[in-house]
Formats: sequence, C-alpha cells, structure tokens
Amino acid sequence: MATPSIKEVAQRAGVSVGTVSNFLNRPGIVAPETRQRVQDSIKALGFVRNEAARHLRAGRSRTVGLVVLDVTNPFFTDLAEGAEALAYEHDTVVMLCNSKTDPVREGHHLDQLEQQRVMGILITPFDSTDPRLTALVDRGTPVVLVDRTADRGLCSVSVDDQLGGRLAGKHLIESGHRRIAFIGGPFTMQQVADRKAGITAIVEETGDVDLQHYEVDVMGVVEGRAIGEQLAALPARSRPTAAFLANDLLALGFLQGMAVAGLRVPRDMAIVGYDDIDFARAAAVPLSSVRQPAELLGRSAMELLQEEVESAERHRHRQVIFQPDLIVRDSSDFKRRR
Amino acid sequence: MATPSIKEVAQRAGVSVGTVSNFLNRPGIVAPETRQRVQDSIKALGFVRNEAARHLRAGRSRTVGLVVLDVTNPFFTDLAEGAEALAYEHDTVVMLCNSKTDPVREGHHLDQLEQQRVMGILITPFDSTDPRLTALVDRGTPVVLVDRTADRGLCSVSVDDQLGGRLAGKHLIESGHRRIAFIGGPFTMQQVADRKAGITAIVEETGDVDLQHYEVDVMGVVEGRAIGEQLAALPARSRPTAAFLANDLLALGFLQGMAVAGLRVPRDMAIVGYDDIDFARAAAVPLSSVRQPAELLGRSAMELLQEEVESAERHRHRQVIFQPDLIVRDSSDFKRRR
DNA sequence: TCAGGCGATTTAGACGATTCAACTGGGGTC
DNA sequence: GACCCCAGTTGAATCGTCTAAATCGCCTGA
Repeated sequence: MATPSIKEVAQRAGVSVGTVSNFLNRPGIVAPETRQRVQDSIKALGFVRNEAARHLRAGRSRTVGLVVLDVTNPFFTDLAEGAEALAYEHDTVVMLCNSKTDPVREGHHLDQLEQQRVMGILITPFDSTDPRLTALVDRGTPVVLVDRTADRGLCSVSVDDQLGGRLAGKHLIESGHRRIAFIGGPFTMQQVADRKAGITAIVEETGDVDLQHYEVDVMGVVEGRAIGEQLAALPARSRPTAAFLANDLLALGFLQGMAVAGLRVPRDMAIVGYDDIDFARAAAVPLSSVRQPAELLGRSAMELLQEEVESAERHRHRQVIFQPDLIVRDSSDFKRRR
Repeated sequence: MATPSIKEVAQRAGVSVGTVSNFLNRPGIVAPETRQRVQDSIKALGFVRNEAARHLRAGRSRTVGLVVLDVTNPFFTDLAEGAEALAYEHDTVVMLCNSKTDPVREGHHLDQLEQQRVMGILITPFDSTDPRLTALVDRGTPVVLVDRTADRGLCSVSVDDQLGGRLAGKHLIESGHRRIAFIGGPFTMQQVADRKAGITAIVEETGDVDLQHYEVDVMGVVEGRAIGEQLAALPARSRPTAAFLANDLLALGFLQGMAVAGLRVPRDMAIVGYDDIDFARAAAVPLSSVRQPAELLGRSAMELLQEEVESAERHRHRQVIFQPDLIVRDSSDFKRRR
C-alpha cells in the first residue's frame, strides 16, 4: 500500500483537497471542527507530505546545498552547524556535500544540486574563479562563497587570513623570537598565501627577524612531523625557535616531531597553529592556534543567501569579512610552563 | 528569465516534448538528426533537468539518505565513501545527514528524508530498537542499519565487535601481558559492551590473566589522557602492562598520558586502540588498532538497500556481519621497537 | 495497388500539492 | 423581502517530466 496522498486524506475527512492543503499551510482559516477531522484523517492514514510535489509547484525547493572541501575537518562541520541553525529557523534543509578537494566531485555535486533546483548553494570552492559558479547564478541558482573572498558578482563570507598570520607573527615576535619558520602549502592556495603574507608583513615592519618558509604539498599530520624532524636536526644556533603552521594538523605533526627528537615545547621550539580544532586543545602540549569563527561564518553565509533569495532583483552582492582570534596556550607560552 | 523546461527545448528544436524526453531517457530510439537538434537546443537554452518533476512522476526520488552519528569521525566518512561509490554507479545521490548522536536531530533528519520520499535510508541509529525505524519501513521507506545489528525486520550491516575485542586480547596475551586494562564507555553502548565481552572471553579461556575495567562517559582524547595519568600513577608492580581502548581517540589521549608521566610505550605500557583512524597511524608512537572495514560496510549497506528497493515484495531482510582486522604497530610491538 | 510493418514521433494523461477565483449558506441590514 | 457580507469551502488549473498508446510516413512484399 503506497503512501497516501492529500486526496485520500481529504476523502476520509469528507472535505476537498483544497481544504486539506489549507489545513497544512494556513490552519487559521479552517473551521475548528473541520481542522479536527482533517487532523484525525492525517493521523489515521499516516499521511506524509510529498516534498517533490511542493517543489514542483513552488518552482524552488526548500533545500540549500553546502559544499565543503572536507567534512572530516571540524572547521567545516562547525561551519555547517552555523548554517543549519539558521536554516532550521527558516524551515529549510541543508544538504551537506563533501567535495574532498576534488574538482570533479565538486562539479558532480553542483550538477545534482542544480537539478534539484535548490534554493541556493553555499560553497568553499576548489577554485573560486571557476566560471561554473557564475554560470549557476546566471541560470538562477544563487551562490555564496564560504571561507573565500569573491571578487566579481558573488556574495561571500571569509576570514581575514592576512590578519591571522599577522596575529601569530606578532605574538611570536613579542615573545622574543627572532628566528621563525612559516610552514604550509601549497603556497598557491589563497588561504596559505594570505597567512604567509600576514606574518611576512609584520616581520618586515619589525625588522631584525629572520623568517624562513617551508612548503608542503598537503597539510596533514605526517607532513608536519617530517618537517619537524627536519628542523630538529638543524644545529640549535641556526634552528628557528618558533614555528607558525598554516593549519593545526600540520602543527600537531610538528609537535610530535619535536617530541620524537627530544626538543621541548615551548622552551626549545614555540608552536602556533591555525584553525583551533579540538585536537589542538587536547594535544600533549596544548596548542596555541588562530581561531576562525566557523559557526558564525556558516550562519552569515546562510543569511546572505536568504537575503539574495528574498530580494531577488534588487539584490547587491556583498563580501563579508570576519576577523580571526589568536588563542594562546602552552605551546607558545613560556610563562605558563614556567 | 527562469530556467527553461523541456517544453521550451522542444519548441526550439521543432519537436514535441515527448521526443525531448525520449532523447533524455532513451536516446537510442531518437533519429540521429533529431537527436542533434535537441542536443543543440538544450545547450543553447542551458536546459537543466528538474529532479522534482521526475520524482513526482516516478513516485520515488533517486536520493538515498545516510544518517551518521558524527561526520567528523573518519570512520563514518569512509563509510559514506563506500556508500557513495556504489550509489554513483547506480546514478543515485547520497544525502549525508549528521545526527551528532542526538535523537532529536536524528528524528528531524528522518522526517525530512521521508518527506523527500527518498529511495531509502542508511542509518547508524542512536537507538536501533527505535519504533520509528520500523514505522518508516511500514510506510514504504526501506531502512538499512549500519554498524548496528538488527534483530527484527530490518536489514543491517555490522562488524563483529566481540571478535575485535578477542583479537586485541589475544594479541596482548600472546605478547606476554598478564595484567591488562580495558577502557571504554559507557558500557551500556552495544559496541563497547561487545568489545569488552570479546576480550573478557579470551582472558577467561586463557586463565591466569588479570583484566581490569575502566569506564568513561565519553570516548574522547581528554578522557583517555585522564585515565592514562591515573594508571601511570599506580605502582609499577600492580599497574597493567597493556591497555585495550574501545576507540582510537581514547587511545591517543591515553598515549599522551603515558608521555606526560614519562612511561615508555610499548615497553612500560602496550596500547591497542579501535577503529584505526588516520591519526592512529600518525601518532607519536604509531598506534596498534582494530580496523573496521568502513568503506565495505557502506558499500554493502547500499547494496542491501538497492536489493530491497528492486525486489520489493519478495525481499527477505538480511543481517550481514563483517570481521575486523588487528593492525599491529609500534604501540604494542616490542620487537619492532627493539 | 494495397495491406502490413516498422521506425520515429506525437498526444494525452498522470504524479501530488498549491493557489485562486468562484461558490455556499447563514446572518445582518435597510 | 432583497441585498450584501463573510467565513469556510470547493474545483480546476498549474508546475515539469515521463510513459503508454496512438499516429504518422514510408517502405516492402504480395
């Protein structure tokens, strides 16, 4: 026995389909007695609304696509959390898609979302200049970039990565470090480049500080550890006394590398990471890290999208930029460790 | 200008909508010349299929819901990977939903999925005896339990957790350990209880082995570390020489606890975790762990679902159980470390 | 020349919910 | 008694796609 439709509900309640629809959407205009009958009928039949039919009629669905680079990364799940919270208030569903930093997967997800006529798409794109994104908008699906800054005709929410790099650099310099390593990669990634630019800027402003760059292909624990062991092998006199790593996974690996080599953190090597994931706080030596307001980012992206959907024609694209915070913990703090 | 429909495509190509539909679904029966014209028209207008309309017509959507307890956990993303791979082959979309171990969120997701008339739902439920699940099936949405064993009328795929516990225990006993700690919790969780039962069984079969239980509320890094420090504080004579932890996060924390207390792993304390997440391999001392075939689990779940969808009436529910593997690394291996 | 057949295409409903103009009937007003 | 009002309800049209049945040419073989 198939799921009953509004028609069967109407029949059983002895009313027309229009009334049932009214009950569902504008219960106020239905007479109390009728309301009760429809209610009972729905319950008795186990009626469940058919979203597909609603969408078809409405022209647009009540779903928003959220495409992220890596669902495993807590930064993105926090972001999703923020987006979902706001979506929930507006009776909207978020469809989470994991592109895994793969443009092909990303494209596939975008195709699917467009076919579903989603209300809009929030995306941390592999390449924010991808013409496909603006094409989507032209064909009527609003797109908001997340954790990326849009230049052209798109809305975006992002975090000031240059400032993040600056904060980390300032903190290390003020703690007395004069030989600092920046570790991240690939340097072609916007985020990484900006963080590097930030610390480079403050280093140059200060003068008399030696900043070294180490590039990695992937920002994972394994790579961080390798670089850590590499640095640890340098003679103490020329070795950096502090390292700023472009994400926390790198930093965690780096920390392990120090432990393996017998260097003490922060005494022999101060460490600052980026993202402030939960693991950072729970590490053997709690990790200092630059925190991004992930949840707020998600929430704001959803806000921009809803604004765009509602105001349609007269909508002006906006680029919102948030500021990161430096969270200082033991890994870069002499005083705490005594 | 709204997205064009099949109708406009037909008009521009000088054919009927039926032909366009045929082109889309059975291109073989359309004359090559006509095919070309339709093709061109689609391209010129930027036509994109409307899934909502297809669903409405077909009665069911081509989407499968996958509800997991924690998207941040690599185990579940690997699982999703397996499910998606098979889905892709069948031209199906997977909608990933994160319940965050919250029954309310889980319920909300289930409601949404049912309203969308998804093809079916794969779920690692908060409570596998939830009547809501069988209600879904009764109303026509197939459900397959993942990483849980169904007792009643449901399909399920799971991993033999008792065997996992057994493997870990056997390995430690054969390595010569006679005082072993089992750490996990809450013990009421099926998974945890099974792993505990597994190691308990082999311990009893062997005899002359002292197995101690430590229960935690949450299986996270912080808790593992706390227990680690607690054990490290015991006098060496009565302290367990090996620990089996019910997940890798606990084990990682435990490992940190050892480091902080100055105990060497595996010499002073051998460690075996569960799940074999990436972090386990990359830890300061690479972690031995019981691996679950996550991707296979996801793939099989999807297989069962598709089987159920296709054979409909004459489908018999099945419970598939996979076997875990023990991956031995340095944390429990004397020989490797010399 | 015509029946039959075949490939290609068209036509005509569904599918389920929503919406809106049209209707109903009871009550009040003049 | 004629009129209007209004809350409540109805019925039909609509959204875009798919499919089964109907139709159209055109060719072949008798």
